[in-house]
Amino acid sequence: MAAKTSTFNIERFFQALGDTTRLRLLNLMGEQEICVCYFVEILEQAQPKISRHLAYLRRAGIVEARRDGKWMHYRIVMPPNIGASQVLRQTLTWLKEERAMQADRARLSKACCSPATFTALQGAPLPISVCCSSAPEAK
Amino acid sequence: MAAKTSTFNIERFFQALGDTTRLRLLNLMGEQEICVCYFVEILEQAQPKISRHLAYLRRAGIVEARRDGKWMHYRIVMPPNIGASQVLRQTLTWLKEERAMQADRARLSKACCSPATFTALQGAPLPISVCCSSAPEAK
DNA sequence: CCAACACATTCGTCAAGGCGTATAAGTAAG
DNA sequence: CTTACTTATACGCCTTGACGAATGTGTTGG
Repeated sequence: MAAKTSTFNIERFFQALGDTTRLRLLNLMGEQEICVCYFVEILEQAQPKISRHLAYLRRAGIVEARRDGKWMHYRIVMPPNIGASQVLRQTLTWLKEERAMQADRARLSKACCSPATFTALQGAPLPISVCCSSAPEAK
Repeated sequence: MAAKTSTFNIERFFQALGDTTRLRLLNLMGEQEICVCYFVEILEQAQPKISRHLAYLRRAGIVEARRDGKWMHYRIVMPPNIGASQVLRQTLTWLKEERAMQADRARLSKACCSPATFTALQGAPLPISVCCSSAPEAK
């Protein structure tokens, strides 16, 4: 009875990956936890649109959310299914190779380093564990 | 200019994987070329349904077809995009671990070994390079 | 308690796609 | 050329989901 891989919804898993906006979100999350306001700024998409896609990813069991005061932080969680987690990891590696995805990540780094350029991000909590310098464990 | 990974439609790729029937088809193909009539028998689904899903996979660039008289054979082709081909390979490996997919493959083997049990497959061309014995290169 | 802020959800609209049924298209045989 | 056979496509119906716009919910600060 090791590895209960039966109940996992494979269909839903791949459907969750079948949208560019969601792939961009996953690419930005990578191995860190990011605040919603960053997604809105970096992807330059309407906030409800971002929220809906994050909700979709959450229903598919690919991301989880954590509330921090007014802010919500999202992070990738590896699915309980072994095969799914491997495919997801491979997909994230793939995304890092894609031009457009690299551009998104570059914009994110820039936003973290010099938030002055992104007026909407004043006072917003930094992503955790990426970014140039600041505090690595500023909790 | 090595590896033109830009033009590949990632969205479409994952959408193609986001359907159980298509995953079952891919699982049955594995590394061999299979006739449509086998899909219909093994999956016990209506023939137009099978054809539509195969057409979808073809549009996504995941499978290719070859005509052989009255019969059409389908096989998996690795996408030109490196990342996509790796994810696809990983996915196929994953499917082999799944119960339901194993059952499909078992049914396929059975149909190849004793076609008498599948009356609809009398005279149908065997898959190429799988199956118990018969002729490995019966071209 | 109220206003401001960050985010989530709802609503109406529209396009994509899944299904069964019927029909068309391609091929081999008589 | 007609028929039978295998596969593909067209049609109508229905569900899912993507979007913008508006509204709701949860939290902080006054």
